[in-house]
Amino acid sequence: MPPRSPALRAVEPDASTGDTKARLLDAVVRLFAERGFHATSMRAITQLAGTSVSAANYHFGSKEELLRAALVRRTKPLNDARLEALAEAEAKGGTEGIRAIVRAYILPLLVAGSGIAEGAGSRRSLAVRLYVDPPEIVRGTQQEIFAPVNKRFNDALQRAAGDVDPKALDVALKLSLGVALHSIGGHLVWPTPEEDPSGSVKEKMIDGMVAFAAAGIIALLDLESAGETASGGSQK
Amino acid sequence: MPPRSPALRAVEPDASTGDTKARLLDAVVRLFAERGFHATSMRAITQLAGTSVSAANYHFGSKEELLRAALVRRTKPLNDARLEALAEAEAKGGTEGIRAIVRAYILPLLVAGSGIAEGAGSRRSLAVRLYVDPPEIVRGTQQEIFAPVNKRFNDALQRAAGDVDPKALDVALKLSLGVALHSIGGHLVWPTPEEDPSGSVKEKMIDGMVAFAAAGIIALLDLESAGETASGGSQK
DNA sequence: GTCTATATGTTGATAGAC
DNA sequence: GTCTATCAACATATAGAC
Repeated sequence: MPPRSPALRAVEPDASTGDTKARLLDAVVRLFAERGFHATSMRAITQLAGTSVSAANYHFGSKEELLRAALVRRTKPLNDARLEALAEAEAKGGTEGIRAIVRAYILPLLVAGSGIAEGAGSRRSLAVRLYVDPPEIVRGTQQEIFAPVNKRFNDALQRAAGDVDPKALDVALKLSLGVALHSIGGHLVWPTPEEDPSGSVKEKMIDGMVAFAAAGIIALLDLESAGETASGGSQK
Repeated sequence: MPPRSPALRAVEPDASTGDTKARLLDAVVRLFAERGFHATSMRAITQLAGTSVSAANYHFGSKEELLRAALVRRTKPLNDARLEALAEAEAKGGTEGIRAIVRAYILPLLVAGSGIAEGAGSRRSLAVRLYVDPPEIVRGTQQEIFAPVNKRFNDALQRAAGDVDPKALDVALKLSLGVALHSIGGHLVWPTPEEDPSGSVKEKMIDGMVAFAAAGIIALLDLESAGETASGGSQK
């Protein structure tokens, strides 16, 4: 079983027109994640992909569309992983269920594709860029990609938490996202694979983050249902 | 007592060479906060400030130095407010003390200068840019500006939390910063002054965020001291 | 101190050969 | 499909008049 032979590249199902498109998308992901939209030029992208600017424009039409294509391609597996983990988490109930849901929400960000799994500390995640870069198309794409998933998680939390103010719950979920994004944005020092061969340190950090976010959600919701008397949080 | 007459501008103590420098710094803050470094051109800045590119370069030398000057000017009052609030918070002890410290750390970000106080939802905070923009000078400046303050808060938390793993505490503080940054990065819907004239809704959101972050810190530290046996967390 | 004019390089996108 | 050559517009920074 050869680990990766050159021939394996031909198996890639993505290349509908050759693999130039795929190489471009890979290059875009890398550079956008590292530098952001405006700091990444078409020349840099196409040079990294081993092709020309005009080829990129032939395939994607514009720089913004190229980014867009990369984003949807890249976030699909992320959201799939989240939803899959959510299905398991929903079996449990109570605060343990909340913790499991939060874990399902956060963990794929950290390990699947765009997180710490693929590079040392300084490389930023594409997911972070999605929430940070200014161009309008990024905002729209972000909504298109994440809104349905966020709604699913909101509903799941609503069920697990009992009868709480939906607005407070929405805020709580967003704050827990902030925890995850900041931690993959290059501000936390993650151990290198050499320092942490078993991955136990990394695992523990992730456990800590999940505990942090879950406790935050629970505290925020409790505070809401304790302080609020008129808007529907205290009729348990 | 006239609220703000044009003559009041002359009182501004900043203008050492006229007020062109001050106007430039204001313009820089606005545009950098909204668009980030690479998306903000010297032309846009100087146009907004009502002066020329060469005047800006005369005063600051380069675009990066202009940003740098704006950052230090703008974060000084922020950090002063944080440290002042910290002094009060340190009087208290226990988990209530932790909550007060977190509040001192987060709240000035939300109200003083660079947060929600000065614009509607879509405008990003300069503080967010500091943690998000790629140029190397921003990273260095960020360290220079925030490292001492962070150390002070780390120490305070260390005292308030008892004997916990310093590394875990550092992570916990960073995660709570992530909560605050994400919430002022344009992803939370803050009420407009018209919708919320008394400010009570905003206040409640801030209370929720502080509760979220404090609970997160406490949970993360408890988890560490419960699961760890060898590295110095469990010898109480 | 502030301006106009300019130097020098880079950007995103396109035209047209192959 | 992919390239080279080119476009107009933009970038940062500087020179020199006032």
